[in-house]
Amino acid sequence: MVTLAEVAQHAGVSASTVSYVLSGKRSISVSTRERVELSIQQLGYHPNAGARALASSRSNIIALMVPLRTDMYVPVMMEIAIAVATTARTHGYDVLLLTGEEGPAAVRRIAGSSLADAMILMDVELHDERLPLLRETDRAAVLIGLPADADGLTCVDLDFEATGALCVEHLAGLGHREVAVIGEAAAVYERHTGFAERTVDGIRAKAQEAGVRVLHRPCEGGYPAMAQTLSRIFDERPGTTGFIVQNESAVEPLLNLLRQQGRAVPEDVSVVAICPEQVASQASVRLTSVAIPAQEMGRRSVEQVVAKLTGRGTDEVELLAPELTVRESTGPAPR
Amino acid sequence: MVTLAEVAQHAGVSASTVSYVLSGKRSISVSTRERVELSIQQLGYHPNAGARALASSRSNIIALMVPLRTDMYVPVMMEIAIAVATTARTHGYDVLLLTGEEGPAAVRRIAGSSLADAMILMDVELHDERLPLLRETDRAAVLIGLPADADGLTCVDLDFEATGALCVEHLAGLGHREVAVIGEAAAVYERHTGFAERTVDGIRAKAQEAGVRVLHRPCEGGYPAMAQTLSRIFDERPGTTGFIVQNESAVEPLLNLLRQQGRAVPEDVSVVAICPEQVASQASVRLTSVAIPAQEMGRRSVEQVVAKLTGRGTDEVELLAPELTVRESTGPAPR
DNA sequence: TAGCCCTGTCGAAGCGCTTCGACTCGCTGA
DNA sequence: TCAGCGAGTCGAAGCGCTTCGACAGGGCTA
Repeated sequence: MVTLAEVAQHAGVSASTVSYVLSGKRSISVSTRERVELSIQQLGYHPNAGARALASSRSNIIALMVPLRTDMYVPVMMEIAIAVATTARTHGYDVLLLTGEEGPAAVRRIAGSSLADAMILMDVELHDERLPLLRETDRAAVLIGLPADADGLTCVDLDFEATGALCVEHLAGLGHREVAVIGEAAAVYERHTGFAERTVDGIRAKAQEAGVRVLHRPCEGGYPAMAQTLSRIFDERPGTTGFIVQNESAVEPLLNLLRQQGRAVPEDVSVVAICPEQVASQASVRLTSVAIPAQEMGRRSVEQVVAKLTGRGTDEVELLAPELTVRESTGPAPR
Repeated sequence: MVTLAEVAQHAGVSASTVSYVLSGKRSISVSTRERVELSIQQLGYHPNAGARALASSRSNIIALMVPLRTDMYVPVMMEIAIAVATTARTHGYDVLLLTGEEGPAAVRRIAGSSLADAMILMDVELHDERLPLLRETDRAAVLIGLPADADGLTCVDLDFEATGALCVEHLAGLGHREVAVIGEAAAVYERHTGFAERTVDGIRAKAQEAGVRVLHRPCEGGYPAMAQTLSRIFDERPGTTGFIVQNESAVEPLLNLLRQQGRAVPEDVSVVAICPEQVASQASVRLTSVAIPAQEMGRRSVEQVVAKLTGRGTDEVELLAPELTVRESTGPAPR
């Protein structure tokens, strides 16, 4: 491995000069800079990450805690993770992938060992165990998601309350008066995952305002679960004409089951989905939907974290405004 | 931050003794060990990762290069990534997430900076640009996937040739003589991604042996693409009674379209899928399938890499044997 | 022309850890 | 009885980098 000292010798300057060329923290004459850069090129020098971290006490690594549960909402998670990784690179950071398995201990470990300069947490619960630790530590952190108490924390998320409201507004505007909400798996609500509960809150609030009756049912993905959930819904509320679905893996089963039951979309029932753009546009009926801006969330969270690390950051909650795209799964309520 | 020296002082021993307690590389008396461990506890000591990496020239980090393309078989990737991360932790390693964006340069950067002790590469192409660099470097590496020339490399993958063969064997055994293969998106073949091509090879070889006619068509996921692909297939081969699908996002569209055309599964046509277990069992028809053992692949790749790092490793190709699970989407060919 | 500041460079002191002798015991075996 | 050994501990020398203070020289201002 080539070292700084070797580069310095090759270029005929001192080690500190090479360091300053690299960091730009002191002015260097053009001729010296060029000579050093040439030596770096020729020798194929790469600064040693460990030494750099030790000397500067900054590792240029951002830790990303993803949920362990592979059952849940996986494509969105992956999209966020990749957006985080690529955005981080453009700011000179690498990303350390932590799974939820370690739990809150991971926060302690990473902060204690100075392995990462900052952390981004996904899958935030309303009363997340990791938050107290996060507040204690001096490490920069950003949540993707919104806990019950966001005080002193920086959060990035889709505005799920507004999302829920938007869906209801759209259906109400089309004359629907009985709406069913197909939610995430029950476990998601049991963990009090922020986004799921907030969506339902937004739906209920707007429904009350608009005079719409709402029935909310959690649902595991897949056919069997969806079939059961659907038949219960129609038992309880035969007059249901609108659906809001917030579970990717329930979307296609729902559409198929409605079809099998002879209910036409959107003539008999309307469906609004809260899901990634791709799912909505590639479903068997092109879905009216509110997109989950996974990439944007990943990108913004990194930008927030980098701002904090460079001292420009503030603690604030950034909620991305939802956008509803009308496609072919919603129409006027039947008479 | 608490340092080794502080722990040493607190416990009344020298720094090196604390270090040996931590690493276990020299024998330590029970009483000293306990005293040191107590101090570590009380002070909440965590070794500084950078200092450790610098002194020992091992970072205890494994780099994982995932493909950038978010469009492509994403859930499998995520599952592998999570399996890699959790398995790595059980061996004392953390995982650095690299996207394909940087390309081969990432290999150079990581190796040069000693940021990671080893690398795991996903989404391997038959003639992958990263391989020459990998062979040059002394870093341990494992591929998830199989390039054309695996000489001197360690690879872990599902045996996709055997997978293809297994699918054909199953259909042939049921009397099917005209089989269509719905493949991955054309771009996947253009990049000469190992697994996609190997599957087709395996299919063709076994088909020839079994006297089965095969028509292979790449297919983007989603309804529009699948509809077009399907109509072309029946135009060209009206007698097609068997399908092999290797594209998660084509599965559900295919089933729906067949249904719409009045072709019953499995009475009129049989469908075998190559996809994650979950997709197969939750589809609208429970699918006969060969599972993609994502977790297993992630786990094995880490174990291989750890073996290499501890000197027990060998260069070898480990192909996981495919298993076909018969469910409700395949049956005897119609007369 | 003296004094000052600015630019560009260097030397040296760490950062916190690992690891290699080296040293001290108390034992064992000849 | 004493060399020799293993167990247990310590001190010191780095690992490769960043960064601080110092300093030389040139161009200003006064």
